Amino acid sequence: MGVNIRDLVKPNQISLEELNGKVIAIDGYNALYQFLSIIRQYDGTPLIDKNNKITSHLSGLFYRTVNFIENGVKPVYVFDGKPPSLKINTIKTREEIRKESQEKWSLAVEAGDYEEAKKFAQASSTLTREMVEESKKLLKFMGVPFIEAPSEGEAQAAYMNMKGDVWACASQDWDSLLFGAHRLVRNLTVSGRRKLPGKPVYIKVEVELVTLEQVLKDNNITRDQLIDIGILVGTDYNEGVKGIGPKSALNLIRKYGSLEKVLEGEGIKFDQPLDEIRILFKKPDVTDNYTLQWSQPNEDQIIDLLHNQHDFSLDRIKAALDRIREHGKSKPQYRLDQYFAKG
DNA sequence: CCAAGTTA
DNA sequence: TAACTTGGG
Repeated sequence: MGVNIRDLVKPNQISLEELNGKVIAIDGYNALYQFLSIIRQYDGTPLIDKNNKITSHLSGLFYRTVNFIENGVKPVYVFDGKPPSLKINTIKTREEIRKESQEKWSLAVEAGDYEEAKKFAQASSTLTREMVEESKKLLKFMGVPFIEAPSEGEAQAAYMNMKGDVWACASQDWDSLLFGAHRLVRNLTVSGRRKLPGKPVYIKVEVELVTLEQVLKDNNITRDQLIDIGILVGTDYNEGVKGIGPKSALNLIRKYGSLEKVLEGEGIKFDQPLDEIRILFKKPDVTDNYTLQWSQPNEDQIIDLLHNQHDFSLDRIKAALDRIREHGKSKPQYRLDQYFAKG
């Protein structure tokens, strides 16, 4: 998934409250995929309605977005358009992994190994066009803006960040930084708890903020060089050089200055369209044709979609909608009460 | 993942 | 009231 430059980044912990009033561009596909993959039962089965339609993505999207609004965060979801042709290999590989995982999931359930089952169920997650469409419908009903990117959603989000239309981009992938996003927010959740991959162990996960400026400064590199490091390690558009991870990629780029010189100096064969890959990060296909506007949710439409069509509990939906309605009134009051209570 | 109930 | 468990659809 994306480019692995985790080792080059020192994230700063922030609280959800620090994002109060901020516009955050959320990688819609990334978020929905996360919900679909994680919101599952003990044996890996996702949440489903009475028509056997998967609803995990709607559950995650609804409750999390309510929490954002309640906390004064202004989300805008950015969805992928047509993927660049260089991405087809990545897409095919992902599809194969999904298919294999689906079989392994069934086998694990038969064997009664639910831990394995859940693991493979998550890896088998497929976000359908229908799921994306009904997610957009829900956002529309909630009065939350979303944008359909011409190509990569992360590129569009980064572009909006560069323009200053959004304060930060939110995604679990690092690609945003290569696309030029100034700020990347990771682990943008409320509960602050996450399962460790593989093991049924929960750890505290804080919201993290990474700035491009800090990454470049800490590693003493330019954005062009960061992109070159990404290409060395591997991106969605190219295979990385075998045996080179983020640390050695950084050292090589710092030693030689650019990717061409690294390849020449180290005698590495790299038969992929280098400049074409770079352009996908530097000059991606994006649009200025969007407007950001947040409006009051249409409660009847939300109830019809989630309750009537997908069996969500009416009480839970109403409780969530109450929290949206009360946001701005009760929230500051609550904080004052807390303050005075402490004296 | 999040909400809500239960527990220490 | 924070920590933990379970159900959600």
